[in-house]
Amino acid sequence: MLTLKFIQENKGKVVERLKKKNFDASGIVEKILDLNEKRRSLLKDTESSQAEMNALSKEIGTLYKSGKVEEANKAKSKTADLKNKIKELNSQLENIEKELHEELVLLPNLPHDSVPEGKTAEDNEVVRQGGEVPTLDSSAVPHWDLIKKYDLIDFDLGIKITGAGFPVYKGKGAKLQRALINFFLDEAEKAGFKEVLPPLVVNEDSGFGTGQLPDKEGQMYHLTADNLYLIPTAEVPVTNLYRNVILKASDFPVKNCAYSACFRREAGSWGKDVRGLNRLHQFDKVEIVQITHPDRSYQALDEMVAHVQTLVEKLELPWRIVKLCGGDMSFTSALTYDFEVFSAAQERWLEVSSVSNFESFQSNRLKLRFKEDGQKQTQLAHTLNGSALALPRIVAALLENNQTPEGIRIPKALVPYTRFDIID
RNA sequence: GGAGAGGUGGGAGAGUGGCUUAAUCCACCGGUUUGCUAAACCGGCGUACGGGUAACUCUGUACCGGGGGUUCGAAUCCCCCCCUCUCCGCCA
Repeated sequence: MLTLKFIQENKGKVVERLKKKNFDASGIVEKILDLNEKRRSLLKDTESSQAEMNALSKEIGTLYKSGKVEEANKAKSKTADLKNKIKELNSQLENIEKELHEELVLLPNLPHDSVPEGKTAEDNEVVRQGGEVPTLDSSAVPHWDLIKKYDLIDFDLGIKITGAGFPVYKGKGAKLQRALINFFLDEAEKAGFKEVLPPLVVNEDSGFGTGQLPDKEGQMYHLTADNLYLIPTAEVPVTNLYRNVILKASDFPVKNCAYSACFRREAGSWGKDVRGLNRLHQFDKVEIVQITHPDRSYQALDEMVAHVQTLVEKLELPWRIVKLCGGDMSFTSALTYDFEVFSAAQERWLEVSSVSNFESFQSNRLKLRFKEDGQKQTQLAHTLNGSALALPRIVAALLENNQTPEGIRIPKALVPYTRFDIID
């Protein structure tokens, strides 16, 4: 959520920059500014009436105390009209504020200056790539065949006990999950991210804080009996740890990592793109979250991207980093880098990580603020997060790229975690 | 699930209708004192949204878990909801 103050001071800039996200903000911005004018004038009236009432009440109190009952009663009679006026003004103010808030949450975050123009993923900009695409044996097959061949993951069993998109990992398939989770957590810790293990279920306030609610309600599993939501990513509980918090500048940077299962309804997708591990309702992911001083958030973003790069390099996967174009970016992000790894048997790039700077967009919803040392005034902090990494597509790429007639090779960096070097 | 207690500033904790501008203590910040530290003493101490100003100062309103009500006036009284704790039951 953009702040009112920012919109007021940067009206033209907001409209201009949001064009990059293919969002026409002109109408909403006008409406917001107009509503705010109304709000301010109403607020002024309300508050002065309230002040008058407070003074009157105090006077009545004093009169009663000194036994001047008649005068007190006289003063009392004056309060009735004022009281009604305040009630009326208050309800108008409440309506305006509600309307204003409804408009404010419709505005996406402004894309950073460096965000490329574009409408779809086609227009994303490849910024770096590395690793080598392996030349596979002619008998090479996609991962959904490999997991059957080696009995690593059972989709049918998942369908039986839950439904499509809830795989059951078995044997070395299950161990590979554990190995990857531990590998990612250890690496994150080495990079200075403190581990937390959050709840997998969050309340409505948390959903709002990171921007899943109200707009993406349909993408989360909702536990209606308790009005709680299954988390779509650890970003939600971890970032919300800092909801309604005022940090000191000296607390920066706050760096957390967390493993969690993630649950996504992903309604309405079928076909080849979602086959096998390409898209699931439940999957595992290690997330990194950072809270920084506004001056340092882009530096922090670069560091996080660099961290993710070391992961795909250690896994010896062919990778590339793309900077998302305006049209492909999320509602809340100011700048996003996606990591993709090449899946040799499917012959396509798979998105395995998304690293974003949200600047103060989430902080404003979260009321996550900080104070400079010795300053009274609070400012919004910047929040960032990234996957480091999401498992399923990494597993898909590992299986496909490392398949040999003898079995599937495990990359060296992972062997201490799996304690086997081949799946056969 | 049953029974009970409770929710007040960063923390502890007083406050049962108007000197509450929320006491007091602790923590924290500044000052005095001091060779340094500590102690002592003095002062300060939250958030949000407005008004005013060149700026600092100044000033208004709201906020005692949330919402509603009673009243000239509510942290305090009434209603609804949420949450926490304790004991019991069930249970990994």
